[in-house]
Amino acid sequence: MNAPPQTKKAQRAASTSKLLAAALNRFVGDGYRHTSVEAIARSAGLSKGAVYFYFGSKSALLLRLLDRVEAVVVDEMEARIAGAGPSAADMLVAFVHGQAMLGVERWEHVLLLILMSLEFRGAGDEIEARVTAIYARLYGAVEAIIEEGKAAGLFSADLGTREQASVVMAGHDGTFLEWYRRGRSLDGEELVRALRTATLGGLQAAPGA
Amino acid sequence: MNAPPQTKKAQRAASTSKLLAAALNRFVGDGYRHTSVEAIARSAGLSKGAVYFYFGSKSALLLRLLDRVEAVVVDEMEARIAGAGPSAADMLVAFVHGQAMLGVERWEHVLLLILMSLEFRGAGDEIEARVTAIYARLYGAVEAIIEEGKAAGLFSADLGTREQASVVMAGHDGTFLEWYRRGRSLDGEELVRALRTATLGGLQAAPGA
DNA sequence: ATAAACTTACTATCCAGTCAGTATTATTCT
DNA sequence: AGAATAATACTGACTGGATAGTAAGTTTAT
Repeated sequence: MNAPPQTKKAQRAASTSKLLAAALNRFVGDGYRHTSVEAIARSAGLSKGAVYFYFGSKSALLLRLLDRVEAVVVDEMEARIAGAGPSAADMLVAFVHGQAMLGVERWEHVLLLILMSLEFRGAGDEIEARVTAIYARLYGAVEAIIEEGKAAGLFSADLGTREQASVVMAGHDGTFLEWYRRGRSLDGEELVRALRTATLGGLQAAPGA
Repeated sequence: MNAPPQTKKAQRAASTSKLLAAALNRFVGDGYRHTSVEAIARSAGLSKGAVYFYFGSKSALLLRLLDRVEAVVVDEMEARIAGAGPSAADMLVAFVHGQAMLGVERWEHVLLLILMSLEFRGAGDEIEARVTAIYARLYGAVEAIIEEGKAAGLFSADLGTREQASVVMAGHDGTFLEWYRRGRSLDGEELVRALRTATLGGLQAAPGA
């Protein structure tokens, strides 16, 4: 099919990225435990030994993927929030809209994080710790926005910040999972609008409609 | 420890319910595929053969659990909605509040449904079909409420009913998953209030606060 | 000549499901 | 009532298939 790259260096880069892409694809498709190393290697046009040559173990391969996920999901989110307007509402809109669009555009990365958080819940291993650390950064950002919004009188202070943050995060993770569970058949843009409306203003029509 | 029941009939009932309880506990704790039949049997104080004697297969055991889940999650929901006030908003409140309280009180059943919907997504087997059928009933109820609310001018008609229903359902599933992911450390009652507020009115404080 | 980038065959482990056998309860026969 | 027979409720050892990881050998670039 495609001729292999000439240099060792280029081949290394090409093979690792093909393996990472195949692993991401398979992990989000079938889950971590239900995906065999052999299947990943074959998807990448290589053999099982190549995975162990480059990554050492199946779990190390997943950890490498989680590094990318953190960069895609968290780093970009913090940048978006930092670049958003001064009020907490602006920042929340930036967060909600940004995360939602990210879910539509880079859905494999977002889905991997969610699925692995469930698959490794309670595992007590390095992967669970890694996933937990990524979520902690996400929660930290959301809770900071909510606290600021409460201080400014924009958000209701009747409820705990942790609970509110959970509901905001849950709206995203849940909507995203539903979108995927239903075969990504729902209109992504419209789903983002519905989610933003729900998070910020609920389902009710504007008074006077 | 506990003396075995005298009659065969009583023993049968006791053993099946112990196995079902152990399986529910293990499936929500470790997932279906990662739970061995041996582990379920030992949790119930029996041996692996007992599972095959009573249920025939591991998947049949799960299907039996899903029957209970449908009864707990869907049947009770439809009853709650039928008993709620006449307006769509009343029905939506009944749904939101009822599902949330159900998640707090019978969380193992609710969690099993969500986890299995993810674990068997795309499996193309009987279990996936069963889970899909249960979700279809849930969605049918929510979409009916939203349609009625739109017809009455209560809910925004700018967005697709399917997308709105997805966001409502996602709010529940997602909040519930977050609650569990965080070790059920969040205040259940408060989480329910936060979710209801988000679903119906969003995070924003009442105008004039 | 040497090191990198693999492949293939092998090992060890886990686990769903089977099956032959055992102990206990229920039913039938005398 | 008591013995014989049958059915129920299991146990535990085994089989076969899947799969993570290993290691020795082969090809290709440096």
